[in-house]
Amino acid sequence: MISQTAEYALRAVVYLADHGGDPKTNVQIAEATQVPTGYLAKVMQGLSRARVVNSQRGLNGGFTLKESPDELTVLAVINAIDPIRRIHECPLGLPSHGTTLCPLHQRIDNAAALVEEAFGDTTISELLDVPKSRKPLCRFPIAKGE
Amino acid sequence: MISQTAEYALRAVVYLADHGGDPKTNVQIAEATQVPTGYLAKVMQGLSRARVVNSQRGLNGGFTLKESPDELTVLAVINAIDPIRRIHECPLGLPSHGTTLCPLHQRIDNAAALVEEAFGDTTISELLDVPKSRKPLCRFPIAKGE
DNA sequence: CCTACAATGGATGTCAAGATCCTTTTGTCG
DNA sequence: CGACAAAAGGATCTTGACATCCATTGTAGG
Repeated sequence: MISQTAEYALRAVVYLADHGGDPKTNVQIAEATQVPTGYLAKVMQGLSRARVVNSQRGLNGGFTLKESPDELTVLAVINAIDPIRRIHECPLGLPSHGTTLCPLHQRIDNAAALVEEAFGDTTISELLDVPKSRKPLCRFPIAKGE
Repeated sequence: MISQTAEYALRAVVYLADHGGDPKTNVQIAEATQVPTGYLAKVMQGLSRARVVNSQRGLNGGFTLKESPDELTVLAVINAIDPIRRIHECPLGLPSHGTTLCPLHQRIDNAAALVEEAFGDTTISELLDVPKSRKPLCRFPIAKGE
């Protein structure tokens, strides 16, 4: 449905949203979200370039959200990393389907539109508005060593 | 949204549905659907194993649909090749999320469910019930050399 | 029974996503 | 300024999706 990389990005954003405004380092995020440290660095670079997060180098640096979790949608995060591909022209390159997709590709594109809509309607803060035990990434009630 | 391979499978099935009941060879399907011949052979094998199509070897052999296009859904074809992956347990393996997904993964799974539903509600014959110029795979009104 | 036809299956090649590691750059603080 | 912290960026590795090619097996028709 979404790529592994997009899922990683979402976890990171959710973590940032749920842990105050002060910068979190790549290592902190990686540990909390169970994402390979080295790979997360690349993902965070992507989020930074897409202006979803701020990055700050040096001591006490790290990543922070650029937007409020109320404003930031799941779709925005996904599109920053691995955009939902809509179908705008016939994949077979048939000229007669140039403007109007055939029913097959129209249905596929329609499914993409549904996904886009669902993710576009969900903000990051909505994901956190639940009892603690069901919060994303939360190890509660295990909570050993954190 | 769906894999390249699943798209190939759908094209092949649509072609079979739209061209009568007599067997079509791999080469015929490949040319009509613009799918690499060698690769389509693998895809058709998959459809055959999944019992979406019949296969017949030898002279005048080829592939036919096993079910009526009225009964066969887009989802059935996709699932035969590259199933829509639903999320049934927490991808982070968090024990506290074992049964109840966190909002993040619930939303992602919900998107998958939307897609499943949309494709499950569409039959192959619905895709063909349109004016000729908008039929899937159809080159009309160009129609040079076919 | 022989031959041409067509699917099957195996081996292999290519490429992008996912992942790792190391060096360089930028920033903070003492 | 000097030392350290942290992101940025480059090089490389692995794996699976996509793709090609060829040998084998099964089948109809002469």
